[in-house]
Amino acid sequence: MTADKPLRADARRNRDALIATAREVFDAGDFFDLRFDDFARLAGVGTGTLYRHFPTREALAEAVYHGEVAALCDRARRLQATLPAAEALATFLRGMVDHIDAHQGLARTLATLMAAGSGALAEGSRALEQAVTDLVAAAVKDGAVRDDVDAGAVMMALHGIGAAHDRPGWRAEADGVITLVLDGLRRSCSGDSQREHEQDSAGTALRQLVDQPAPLGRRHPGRMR
Amino acid sequence: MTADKPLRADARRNRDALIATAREVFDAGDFFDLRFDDFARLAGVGTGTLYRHFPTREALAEAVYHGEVAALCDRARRLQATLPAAEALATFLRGMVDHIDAHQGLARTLATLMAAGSGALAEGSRALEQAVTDLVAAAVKDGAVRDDVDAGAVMMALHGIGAAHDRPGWRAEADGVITLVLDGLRRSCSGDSQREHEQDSAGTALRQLVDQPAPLGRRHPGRMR
DNA sequence: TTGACAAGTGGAGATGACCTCCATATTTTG
DNA sequence: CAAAATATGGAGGTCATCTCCACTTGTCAA
Repeated sequence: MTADKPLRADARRNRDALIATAREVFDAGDFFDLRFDDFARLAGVGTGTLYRHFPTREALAEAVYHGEVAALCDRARRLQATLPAAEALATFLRGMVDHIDAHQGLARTLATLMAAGSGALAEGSRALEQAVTDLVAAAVKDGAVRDDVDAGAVMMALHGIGAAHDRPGWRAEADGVITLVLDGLRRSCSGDSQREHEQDSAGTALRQLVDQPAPLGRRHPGRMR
Repeated sequence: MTADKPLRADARRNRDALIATAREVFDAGDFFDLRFDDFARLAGVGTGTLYRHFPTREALAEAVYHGEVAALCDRARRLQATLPAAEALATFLRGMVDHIDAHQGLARTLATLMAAGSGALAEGSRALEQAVTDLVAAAVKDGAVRDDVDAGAVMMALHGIGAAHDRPGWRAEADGVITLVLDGLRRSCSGDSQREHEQDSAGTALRQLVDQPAPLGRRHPGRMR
């Protein structure tokens, strides 16, 4: 998939500089407030170079996200190898809150891009999701955790934690979410468990608002505000 | 707070048209893809009028969101008046998933703006949050729900559900989150409950990444992508 | 009704961010 | 070293955003 092409020395250097700068801007939380041209200058490269390496903001975010995810997955694997399944899961989730707390800007940036429906990040998330799925699966196998709730639900909860980072009592609430999830996952206490749910099937279809059929190909060179 | 100023008839009509159009675009999920000028034309008003009524995209979103929240709060109150506390809470949360499901575009748009840190929406959310807080508080009073987790945690989980609407198995996972939250909230089965959390001072992955404090003057008349 | 003032309108145009293009520079290869 | 391959960067075109003001529309007292 990631067909590594031998990048020229100079190119590699510039690329790395861009990613490094991106990481800084991410963590500072200014990712969306910074003009892209200025971003290039900040990294010490020309505009053209920036656009050649990363044609879009998302592409740049993806590159940063990739490293981030790799570290987290490593951590998950280490935990899974050294702790009982249920404990590994709990420790990982608690640690996620710590991590997000320590990288607020990055979390918010990623959450924004995710919510906006960026496909590029979805691929990056897959690895993280797999790690969580593995942790949950192991705990299920141990019998410590129910098997009728998908691991994706845990991902969703994490997503909510990362997205709501500007709430006043964030830390306490984030810990609360993890507590609820962990307690909710415990096998023993399932009362009515999952309720069967018939689809409302509410007709969405409020399409066809604009006369012109979306001048495709063209993007949106500017954004309001 | 909302000092109602007597709006002229014409102005009110235009304003309503704008909000109505906004709601349609929201639900279609095209809110960010539509040029603002075109949006004005779509609503049948001039650009100036649009900007006078809603100086920013967020302001427009806020107006739509307001009506949405009002309806949801009404629902919460009705449930609370007719059902036992615990059941009211459960029904409301399940219903929220239905609602989000039926208004995907709106949910995604709001989630995007929220994650981006829009302050305008935060105010609108307050009402919704109050409703959830009330539902939880009533359930706690009944003894059906634990009292050591803040209602804000439930809001966070809901936020995660709304923000992740493009996931393949969204519906099942959303229901899963609610199930976990509800089961996690049950008083009976608290094992170790909330774990005291001492900060991992060993400094695992807390790198200091930012050397310089963002030297550039910011400003965002346009946006990339 | 009518006149006069207040309130609101809308769209032309300035602004400036995004992105492309290509003459030039750098690295690699033969 | 020469030539080919690869990469650079920044000047400038394009187009969405937002302002501004001459004009229209609504309101109200007489």
